[in-house]
Amino acid sequence: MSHNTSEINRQLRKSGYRVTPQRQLILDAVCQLGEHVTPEAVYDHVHRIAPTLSRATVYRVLHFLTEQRILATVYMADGRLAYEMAGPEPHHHLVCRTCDSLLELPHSFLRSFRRAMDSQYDFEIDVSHVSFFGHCTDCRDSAGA
Amino acid sequence: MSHNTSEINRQLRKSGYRVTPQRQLILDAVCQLGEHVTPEAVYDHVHRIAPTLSRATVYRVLHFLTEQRILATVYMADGRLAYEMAGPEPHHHLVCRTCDSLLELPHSFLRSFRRAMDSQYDFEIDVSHVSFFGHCTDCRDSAGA
DNA sequence: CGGATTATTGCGAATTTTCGCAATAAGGAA
DNA sequence: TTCCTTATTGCGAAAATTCGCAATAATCCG
Repeated sequence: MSHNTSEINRQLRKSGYRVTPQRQLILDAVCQLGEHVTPEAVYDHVHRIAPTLSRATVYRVLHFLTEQRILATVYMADGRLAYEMAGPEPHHHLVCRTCDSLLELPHSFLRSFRRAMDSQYDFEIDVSHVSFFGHCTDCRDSAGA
Repeated sequence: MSHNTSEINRQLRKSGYRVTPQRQLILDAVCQLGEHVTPEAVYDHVHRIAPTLSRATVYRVLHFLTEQRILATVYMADGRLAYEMAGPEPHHHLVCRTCDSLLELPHSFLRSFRRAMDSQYDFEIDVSHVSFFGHCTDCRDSAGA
């Protein structure tokens, strides 16, 4: 997944935020590192390039970019947060509590469900990302339980 | 929400686990404290009664009781974990990202959705608790955005 | 380009959560 | 009841995450 830097930068400036080298580095890092990127992985990555970039900044920027809908959060099976690029078409995860695997769930699958919740409960689910926890085929069969 | 102590104790012993005063205290605390109880709140509560009971134990027992399906986890809007009793009929939460409010979603609402996911993706969602993040009526109207 | 405004960073300290390991005590069996 | 086994706890240290505040530097404006 790559990202359109100048488009994002424009969007940020328009909202009164600033484009800093730290933010760009961190965004690039998430971009390169792929699907479910932990704050620590981001820190390791950017710290090589910019040794003074602090952990606090990594956490803050990750939050910030999520608020701006540039990144999306993913809950891992252990309850920790990870991040990834928020694509234009959102996708969702099925997180296996046993083996920690992530399955992708297309957004289309959620659509009718979301609409029903909206009309019945007047609550608008955040489409950017939803995680469901449970057990995948393999773990369901083997572990028994 | 109250709990049937002797029933729970029997279940734990049958599985080879032990019933300790710490576990009972912590379970009672969650029970009394209500709907979305944070580890720190539990610690404050039990620490008055048992001053040597450590934070580590609180966290461990909370995890443990969740694995045993005696408690269920709830994700708060800020991403932190909270806990509550896992009733026989599970219920779910709509978490507003703006005002942090929790709405209850009855399990029945999830049933068909769950069945569809099971048959199409061979993935069994954990029924004990699901959280959806988004925006409630009030915040949707006011905050605009 | 130069200066003013103020969003953002870096640092170190505070919190929150986890870990490792020796000491303790639950539960089962004799 | 007493002993054994080993699940669990408590402690202190390590990670992980957040906070406060002074120093820095992006952006805007002239």
